Amino acid sequence: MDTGDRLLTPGEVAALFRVDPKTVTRWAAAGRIGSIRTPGGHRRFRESEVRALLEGEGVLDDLDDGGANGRPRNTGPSQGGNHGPTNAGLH
Amino acid sequence: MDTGDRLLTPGEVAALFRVDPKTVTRWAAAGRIGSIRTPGGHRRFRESEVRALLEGEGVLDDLDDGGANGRPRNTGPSQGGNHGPTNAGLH
DNA sequence: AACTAGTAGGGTAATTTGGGAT
DNA sequence: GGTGTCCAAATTACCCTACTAG
Repeated sequence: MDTGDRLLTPGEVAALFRVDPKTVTRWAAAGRIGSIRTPGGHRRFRESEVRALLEGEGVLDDLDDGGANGRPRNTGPSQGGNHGPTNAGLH
Repeated sequence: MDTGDRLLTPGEVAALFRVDPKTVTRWAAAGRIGSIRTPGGHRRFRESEVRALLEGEGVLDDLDDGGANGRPRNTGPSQGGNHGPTNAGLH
């Protein structure tokens, strides 16, 4: 029943987008991407939302592969985890 | 409608927040989240409280109701378990 | 009484945060 | 306007062993 939205850390999202974790934080601060804060203040991002952002625009980018990252790549169809208006105002 | 009065173990809460069980324990020790201790010293957390924390952001709110008294949003902690502003203004 | 799994406690490295400057 | 790097601080992740829960 769960859409299977795992939560990703800023570092994970940054690796997916090939940007700095700081940039991901800026996106969250600007409201361009939904973010969940832990009681400690750290941010967590929804896997489904990040996925939609990555595959939605069509600007496919090679995924990270430089470090020792044990993240299985889901080459298959999306898990259909779109669950909400992830779109914020674009400019 | 079920607010979920179930008690969650540190491991469960950790999985929900994508953090380490130790981190959840630290939250309880810091008073950032309500915790119930078992006679043996282990901690248990209320599902309703954790759920409320997970809903953190929520910049979106459809105010389209226009008179239709829709369904109650699950943002109702109500349970007596709220000890105050969960969000602590950090530095 | 025995067992496995999870949790508590302390300690140290890695990550994340926030602002400012380039 | 947006992104990458600098700093200091906090928070979090993983190491260990001992105890509790079922």
